[in-house]
Formats: sequence, structure tokens, C-alpha cells
Amino acid sequence: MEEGQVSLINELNQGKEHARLLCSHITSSSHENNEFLIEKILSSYEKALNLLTHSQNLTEPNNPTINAHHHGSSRFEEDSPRDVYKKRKIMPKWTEQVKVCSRTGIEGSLDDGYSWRKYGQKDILGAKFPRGYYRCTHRFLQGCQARKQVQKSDEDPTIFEVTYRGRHTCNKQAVSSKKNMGFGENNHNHQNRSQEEEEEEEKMEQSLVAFFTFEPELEVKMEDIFPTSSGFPSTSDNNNQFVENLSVDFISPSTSESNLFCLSPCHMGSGGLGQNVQSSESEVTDIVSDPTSVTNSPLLDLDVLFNQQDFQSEFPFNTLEFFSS
DNA sequence: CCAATTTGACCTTG
DNA sequence: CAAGGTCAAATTGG
Repeated sequence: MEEGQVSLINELNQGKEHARLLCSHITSSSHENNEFLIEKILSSYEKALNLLTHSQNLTEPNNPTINAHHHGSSRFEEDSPRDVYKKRKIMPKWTEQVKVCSRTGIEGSLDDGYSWRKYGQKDILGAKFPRGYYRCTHRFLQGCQARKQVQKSDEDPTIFEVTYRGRHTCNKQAVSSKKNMGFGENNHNHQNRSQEEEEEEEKMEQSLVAFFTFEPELEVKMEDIFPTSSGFPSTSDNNNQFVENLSVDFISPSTSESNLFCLSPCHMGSGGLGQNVQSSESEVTDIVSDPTSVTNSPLLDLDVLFNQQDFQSEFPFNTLEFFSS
């Protein structure tokens, strides 16, 4: 898919998400929260409209993760030892920007409910922080090929860009270990930091707790955004587990003033381009099928409205022509 | 003692 | 050839 289309769909999806969040919080939440969400919704649709208006020039210069190459390579025979590299091409790949809010220290994490094992780390040219490479813990037990890369954002150190590759084929969405949340960067290139600082950061990071599985409503949303996503499991098992693991501070009203925004995955990135989905042709059919996402939002009207236009990440037709003609 | 992480070497890709 | 991605031996940690 073309970059502009990705941007457009992301914007629309984002608007949809904010609207839905607003639906579920509009009765209970504070006034400011509602206002914030409304602003985000307006901004998303504004950007979407701009994208449509300037449809000739849709490139997003500042997002290196968008490289929607569709290698049509349909030839991969036997697994030679070095087929690892071939497989890269045909695996579905999507990027998620995760914000770890740190105002109170514990408001989110990169734990997505799966257990990952780190297998590498690289300094990336032009990036302040190294990139961590993770694979599914059950790769050898069950041959699960899922992998992810985690990179701390240059501008905002509370934002992590998580790129998933391949889906989980393992049954066990085994207990996620607190240590495997993806804070991969270590400090071999930050010599100027004091030991105290490093220890402080480590403490903070280890105390972060899962949020993707915290709010039942959110799980449904994540599946709407990532129809193919196995990265955000929604078993109630996991849910209970994480709730049990939450610290009292986190749940208590005294610190919950703005949990709403931290629970929401932030799709930021310049130009409003944050979350994007790419996939190889072999996966497209999987993505476009399964329109059966049902939520039990209190405001059914709005929900239905948005679900009717459930903007898929991969359209079976030319999106821009469809919208602009 | 076993499992996870670290880290430099090695490999692929553009 | 340089940059990114993976491997695997050494190290760390529970």
C-alpha cells in the first residue's frame, strides 16, 4: 500500500479510537479528559482531510518505519540455514508506538502479554538509543516465529516504537515476565550518565506494569486496529493476572487522574503518523477478512456508526480513488 | 543449575 | 560496502 494511504487510514483509525474512548469515558471521566479526546479526534480528522486534499504529495518524510515494500517473492523452498533472512520479506510487519507515561512513574509499559526473549541489540545510525531485538520465547518449543524490535524514540524518551514481525503461532501466551518488557537499551553508549541515574531508571522501568490488557474495552479496540495482531492477546486469563499484579498505587484514585491517556496506546509520530500496518501479499487476505468486531459500548449508536466504516489497514481496492472521486 | 541477557562476530540487504 | 538483523559464546541472575 502506498504511504499516503497508510497515513490516511491511520488518521481515520485514530479518530475512531479517540471517539470510542470518549464514548466509554464521557459519563465517568473528568471534563478535561473529554476535552482532550475531542481535540485529538478533531485533529485526526483534520489531518485525514489534509491528506486527502493534498493527495499528490502524501509522503511522510519523518517516518522511517514506513517502507511498504511488497516483495512478491513467491519462491522459498527448503529451509536452508540462512532462510531466516528470506523469511523477513514474507512476514507480516506492523509498527506500534507505545507511550510510557512517567509522571507518576507507573503508568504503562511495553508488556503486550507475550513472553519475549532478547536475542540482540544494535546501535542504529542516527538514533540516540539502540534497538532491541526480541523473539518469542517458544520459538524452539513450538516453532513460533514472532519477533519484535523495540526502539526508544529520539525526541520523547517516553515513547517506544515497537515493530512486530510475524504472528505468534504458539498456543501458550505464557506468563509474560516483567523483565521482558522491551526496555532493551543499555548504557554502553551513554557513558556520561551517573550510576545513580542508571539505577533510578532501571527501578522505574521494572516497576512499570502492563496496560494493554488492563482495560477490557481496550483489548477489543486493539483488535480492531490490528485485525491480524497477535501482539495483543485478550484472554481473560491474562487480564486477571495483570490486574492482580497491579500495585495498589496504580489502582488507587489518588494516582488515577490521567490513566486514561496512558492506557491508550499513543500513535504519534510526526505528521500524526504513528501506527501502521504492513504485510506481505500472502497475508492480505487474512487481514481484510473478519469484519466481525463487536463491542458492547454503552453508546451503541456511535459504536455502530464507526464500526460500519471499519477502516481496514489493507483495502482490497484503491483507497485514494475511492475517497476522492 | 538453568534460563535469560549481553555483546561482538557474522550474515544479508540495498 | 555500510547498515541492519541474527547467532551464539560468555556472562549474569534467580
